[in-house]
Amino acid sequence: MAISERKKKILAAVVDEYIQTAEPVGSKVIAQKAGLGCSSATIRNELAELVNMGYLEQPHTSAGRVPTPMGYRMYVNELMERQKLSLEETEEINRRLNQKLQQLDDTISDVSRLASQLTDYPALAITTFSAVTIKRFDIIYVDANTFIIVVMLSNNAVKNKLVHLPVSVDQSMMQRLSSLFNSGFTGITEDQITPLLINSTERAADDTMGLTSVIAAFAIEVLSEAQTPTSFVSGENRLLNQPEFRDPDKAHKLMGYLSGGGYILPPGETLAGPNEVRVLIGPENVAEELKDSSVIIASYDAGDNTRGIIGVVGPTRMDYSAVAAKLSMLAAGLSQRLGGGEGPPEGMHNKLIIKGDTPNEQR
Amino acid sequence: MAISERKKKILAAVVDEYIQTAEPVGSKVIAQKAGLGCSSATIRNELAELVNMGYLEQPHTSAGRVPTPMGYRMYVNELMERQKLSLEETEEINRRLNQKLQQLDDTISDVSRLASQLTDYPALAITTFSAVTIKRFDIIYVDANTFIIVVMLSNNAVKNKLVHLPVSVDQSMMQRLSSLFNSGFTGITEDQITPLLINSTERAADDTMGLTSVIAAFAIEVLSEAQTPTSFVSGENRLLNQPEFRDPDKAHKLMGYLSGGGYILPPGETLAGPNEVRVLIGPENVAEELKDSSVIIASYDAGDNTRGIIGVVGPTRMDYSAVAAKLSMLAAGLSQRLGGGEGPPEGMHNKLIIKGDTPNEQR
DNA sequence: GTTGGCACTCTTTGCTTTCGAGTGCTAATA
DNA sequence: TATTAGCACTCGAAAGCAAAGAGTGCCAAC
Repeated sequence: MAISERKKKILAAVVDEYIQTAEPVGSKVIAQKAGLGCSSATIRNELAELVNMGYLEQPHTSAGRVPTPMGYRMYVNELMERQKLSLEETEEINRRLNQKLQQLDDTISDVSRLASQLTDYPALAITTFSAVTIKRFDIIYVDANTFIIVVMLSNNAVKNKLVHLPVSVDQSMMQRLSSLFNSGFTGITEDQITPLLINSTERAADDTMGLTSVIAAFAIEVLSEAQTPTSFVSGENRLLNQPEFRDPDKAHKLMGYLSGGGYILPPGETLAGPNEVRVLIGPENVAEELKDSSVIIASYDAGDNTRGIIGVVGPTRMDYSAVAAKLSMLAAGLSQRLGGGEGPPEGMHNKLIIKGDTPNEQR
Repeated sequence: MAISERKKKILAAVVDEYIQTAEPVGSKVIAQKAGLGCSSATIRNELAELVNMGYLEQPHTSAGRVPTPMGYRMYVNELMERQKLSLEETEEINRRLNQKLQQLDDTISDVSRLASQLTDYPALAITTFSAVTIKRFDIIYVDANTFIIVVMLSNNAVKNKLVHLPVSVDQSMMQRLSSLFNSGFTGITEDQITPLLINSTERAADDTMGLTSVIAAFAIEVLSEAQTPTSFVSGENRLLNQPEFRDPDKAHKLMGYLSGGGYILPPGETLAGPNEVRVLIGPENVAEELKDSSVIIASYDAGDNTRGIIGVVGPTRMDYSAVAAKLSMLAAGLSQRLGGGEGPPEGMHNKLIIKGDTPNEQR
């Protein structure tokens, strides 16, 4: 059954109102606010049909209407106004992005904190890398018992480690090791660092003290760490702002899931591209703990196989429009600054694409 | 008025019981559990006196007794059993400390997470440094437009930064700068890096491209960052485990305070030394938000002016004994591993010192 | 100093009543 | 045929009330 124009307007009005008040909305309020010149009785008839169609539901017989996940989905896909950020908001985001953005690593926690502050919902940031290799290997000789390993990765992150030795090593050995590692261990992935490779390097360096394996272990550690998706959640406490989480058990369950690093995206799936915002409403989420929450995700591209996701979690009654706009802006800003070079984020909110989940996807 | 032995036993029993059940405890329960052979009527008389003395209070006339902050203080100072950790717990802590401890920096978040997991309360970790200087300065030439600055600090932390330049620089210039910085910028504190020093270095290096100031800026940034106390809170959500925080508003307020990085210790005060655990009960806390919570803090010494604090926040009805033992263990383990070298943590729990706050200290 | 006994207090719990918002339905109207 | 006014009905939330129970305080006896 097709949905009439008027029904759409009414549905939009219900969702808008409910997002604000968190109370079931009645026919009277809509008759006043929605501005279509008809009485509450007419609205009641329409509402009844919207319930039949599955877009709305009633908590109990004599209460107002509340959107179903399907109702929200319709709202997000077709009904809601694509919100444009005010100039101040745009500037605020840019200003804060500029403040602290050197290397991605330092940033992930900042990004999630920022997202949470901007939206006033709990937020999380995830980075994924693939096929990271070592670009450069340096060993800095500090004194006979101490040296610093500095490794530059293909994604331009630089890692270092200070090593103290119980024995003394002379400087020439260090140099030998440095150049051997620079030739043998660069441009390869983690699983290409075999015991065989380590052994031959050890022999070539004439290393009888096991230095080679220490350094190789660091190389492996750095690579594997760089490839492990890291995620960071902040602002869990903002969940308690929402009336639907006034029940401590509910809040606790979700917060536990979030800070335990539970996954958000259907495993294996990625976002299509930057500048796309994805909305997962209630039961569309795969994780049981998220079944009556909504998640809004945007992704950014930091170049060189490095992808990141920023997301926000809240009740299904979320301010989809505002949050989507902000996240999109933020993601675009990150893409731009972290080397993806996706064009200036100013125009962003005009081409905001919001993509829904295909409902009932199997996990 | 001196407090009799029997009163002490009764008080201890009340606190113990209340810590477990979170319910006001009545005379009957104590008569049974405390094991002093007298009837509930006798207990009642004693309880009435303990209320008069200020150690206990009644929520209302016909309810059991609940400890006052003063009662908890007495309990913590004199009454409670110094809990020894089981062998498994000791091993668990050591195991997890060994897992991931390279540099302090990576660790602070891990430490707080660990503390939270061990105690099942929200935990925070703070590090403070003082008078950090640069020990060593290296510049690694990557290509004509790229170099890596590596700085080793007096507290043995190593920091690096990747710099991309719009112009080309030859390798000899880099070497010149590296040795100039190594002689001029080491061993001095942040405020000794003056424009004068930067200027003279710039001239000495024959640097017309402003490289000197880029590098100097990094030096300043690193030093100031290393000296800024950093703190990290985890497990806020565990607050919701506690029945006293079932009121979402209360929980929200405290969680907001914690994740906002609110201060815990009276400003300016430090802990006397490692191996000391400090307990701040309810109103003994300076921050308004903590006035009806308790905080347990232990400090560790990472050598070279680097101090750290790990703390746990909970309701005044906290398991002081267990938490104190665990934190003490954890702090000792950290001290030992991070270079303070305070002796093996095995014996730790025997010499556990718990120090109270001097009540009514002015801020 | 200790104890059993008992009246008293005050919360908790469950039940009933009342109130009101919002509905669904019907009959009248444009 | 679509809209509207009117009205009875439903059901939850709030308020009021009585009974139950836990625990106390006090007194008189030991």
